[in-house]
Amino acid sequence: MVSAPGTRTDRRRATVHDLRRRNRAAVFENLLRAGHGTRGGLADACGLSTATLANVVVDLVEDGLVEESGHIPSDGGRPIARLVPRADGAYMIGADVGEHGITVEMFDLRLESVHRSRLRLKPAEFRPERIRAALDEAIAELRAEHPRAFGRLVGMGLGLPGIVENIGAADPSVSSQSLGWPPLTLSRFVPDVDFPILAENGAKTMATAETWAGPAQASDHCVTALLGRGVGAGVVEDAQLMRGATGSAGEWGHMKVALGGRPCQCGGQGCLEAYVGGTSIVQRWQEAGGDPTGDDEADVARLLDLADAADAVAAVVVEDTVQILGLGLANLVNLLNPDVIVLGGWVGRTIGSRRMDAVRSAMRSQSLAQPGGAVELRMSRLGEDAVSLGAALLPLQRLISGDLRAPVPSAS
Amino acid sequence: MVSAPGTRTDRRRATVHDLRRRNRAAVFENLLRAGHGTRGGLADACGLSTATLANVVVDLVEDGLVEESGHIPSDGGRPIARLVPRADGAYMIGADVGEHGITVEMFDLRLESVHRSRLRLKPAEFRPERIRAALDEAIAELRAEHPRAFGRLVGMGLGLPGIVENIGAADPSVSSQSLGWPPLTLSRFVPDVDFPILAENGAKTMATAETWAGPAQASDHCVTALLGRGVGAGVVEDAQLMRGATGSAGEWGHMKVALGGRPCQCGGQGCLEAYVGGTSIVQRWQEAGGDPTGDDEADVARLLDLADAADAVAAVVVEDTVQILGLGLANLVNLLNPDVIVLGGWVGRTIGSRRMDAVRSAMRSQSLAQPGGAVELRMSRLGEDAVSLGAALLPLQRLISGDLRAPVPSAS
DNA sequence: TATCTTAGTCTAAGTCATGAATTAATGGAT
DNA sequence: ATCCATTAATTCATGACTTAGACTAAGATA
Repeated sequence: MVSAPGTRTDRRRATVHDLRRRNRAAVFENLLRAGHGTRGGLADACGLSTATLANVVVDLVEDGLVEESGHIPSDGGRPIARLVPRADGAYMIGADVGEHGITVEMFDLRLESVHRSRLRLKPAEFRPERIRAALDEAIAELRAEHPRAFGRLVGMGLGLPGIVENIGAADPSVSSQSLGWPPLTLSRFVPDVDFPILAENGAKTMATAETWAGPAQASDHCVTALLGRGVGAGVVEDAQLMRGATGSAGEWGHMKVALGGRPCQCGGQGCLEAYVGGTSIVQRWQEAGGDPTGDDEADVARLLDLADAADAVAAVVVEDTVQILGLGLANLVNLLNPDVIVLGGWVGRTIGSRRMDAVRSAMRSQSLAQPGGAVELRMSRLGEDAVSLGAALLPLQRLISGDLRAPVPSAS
Repeated sequence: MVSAPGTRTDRRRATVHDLRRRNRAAVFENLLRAGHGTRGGLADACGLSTATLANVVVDLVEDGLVEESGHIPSDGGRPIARLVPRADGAYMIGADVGEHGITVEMFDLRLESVHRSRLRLKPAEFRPERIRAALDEAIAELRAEHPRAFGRLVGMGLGLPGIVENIGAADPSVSSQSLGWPPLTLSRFVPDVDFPILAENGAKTMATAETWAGPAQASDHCVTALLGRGVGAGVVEDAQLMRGATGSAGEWGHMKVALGGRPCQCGGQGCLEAYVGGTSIVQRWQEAGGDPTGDDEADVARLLDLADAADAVAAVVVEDTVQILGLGLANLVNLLNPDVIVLGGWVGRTIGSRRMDAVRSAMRSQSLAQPGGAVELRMSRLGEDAVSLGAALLPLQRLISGDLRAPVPSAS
């Protein structure tokens, strides 16, 4: 009923012009996700005739976004032209503003990383002005080193550690409880540049990345669990990223799993994050008699080392952690019924790389039989760059839908 | 990538013919949901020109689905024709196969109930053959009493107490842990009739009903909580019912909320249902020293009466119930970020009608500030017929999309 | 070289939505 | 009573799109 300017209208509105946009978008996205394709294959995948498909491909080639790359022999007939995204057809910048600091990365149209710059920041330094300065510097560096790519820059995406509201608006607002930010408009963070800047929650950009290039590639129903100091998730349902009414869907960390349990930073009790968040794990270890050093990341690794070495205290803490993480995952499995769950974030990677089977069976044993049998738990393969890749996909998705275009189409 | 025959393809495929189908569907759905409309209003709502809209309306009128109904005066101009769905344009049957028994109900195109028949069944009687016989009888009764409506019958929908898989297939399969059913194909349940029969989980049909005619009418992001002996939910995200990878999304009852908590029927521990399911509430009351009679429904009502009358034992049980229900709802709020939560089912209605404010504040206090502030908790107004109405919407949605048509278009 | 096979392009036909112009239907002013 | 202003709905010419099928291109095989 409400004709909001978001996805919903796009899905409904249907002028004869939108038809072409939709078809072009379907073909382009298909090709980008697969990395390559043929006219026949794409026609099948998109439900179009080869005639139409060839037509659309002409458009994409003219815009410098797609090119032919060799031929595939077909037994006894004209060889099939292989189509690929043109690497230098467009560039996107993705920034990961996260617990470790700020990573700014530029990707080409084949989703290869062209340039990466990392800046470590302490939690206290996470102030809007500081972030803007850091982004500004990283952009300047990029512009200096890759001037040609800048000519074909579609835009920049930000993965932020907070809730992004009004994502479609000109100046969306961002709030983060963990960093103590009140709702701030995006313009407070970002430098003044001549290309569009988009923003989304980091767990959500990561989830998008995993469905594009990670272990959830073929999945239309996946959940990406992001375990770090904080705990979050990105949910993809029916191939669509879930945002909820105000953009905060996926806030998994403060799901209550223990009646009257451990107090949480958020003020509540028994939150999942109060058990399996990086800081909480270390805290629980200390309470149990362990001796953490203060560097959470190193401590979690050491905790696992000790548990492997049969340290009784560490073993109990790790076992509890695995069980509770499994329980949290089982709650996602039962409620959301995904077919893939991807474990990411530094805590997720640390635990996952050493206790994957234990986590998996803890999850399965606490899930209902039907959804539990339908889900696979996988490690993120994208590692640290998942968030920034997903962020870069924000402008790319606009390029695909035709809302943004890469400037200056140059002849090949 | 995967071109499944479900929604996804529909969203992508775009021949010039589908354009009209899509527009027709948008107009028709808009009109059905609102109950009435005008050409101008519908054109705005659907993003179409008045020319196109008038064209589509001609189609719908010719098919006997829409008619003009009077005029709205416009100051100083030609009056605006009021459009309404033609009540006798099509009929749908919806069946609620639930805890109480079987309700079979026929609706006209204005979603008014034309006929209702109820059959109480004891849990032990819930066997496929018994259900088929009951449906068969109800259909025969309908056919005898409303022969004309049968001539315009679109189909029948079933709301079932279990998981429905392969919903798009010719013969989907149904499984129910609570009733002890292994996966059974739908054909085991349903009589052999000359109209299509569709099936869906009951909590999901109820959720659909609430977004069509209930307190979640304007909402694109709502959750319908169905509290009875069992506990379930139906989630609507971005105006789309969430089904998950295998159709079991929304299984809220077995979300673990208490580490090592009460044992649950499902074999797990600390499930929400083990605290706020109808049977569990009564059990907890008994354990606390109460004296239930054995009729769960009456017992829950009496428990609340006693709590109101300052019975100390009852008061504690009710307070716990409210807190844990609030916690369960808060978990939904944080993870799904809905703007409306609808409370339904007999436990939900009983508690909600007497402790709504308490439940609401328990929910809010355990939610994160941002999503907690964005959500409203409401009682279902549709009452017992929510599931059957939602079930009847299954064939209606196919009529809208053009996959099914009402037979024998009769002249007005 | 001729023929076969398959890929890709071109063309004529048909469908659709749209804006502009036209017709319809009313209230109010003369 | 007539005319005009106003708004709604329809008609029409136009342009955009997809498609089936004809046609051309490019290689393999004999």
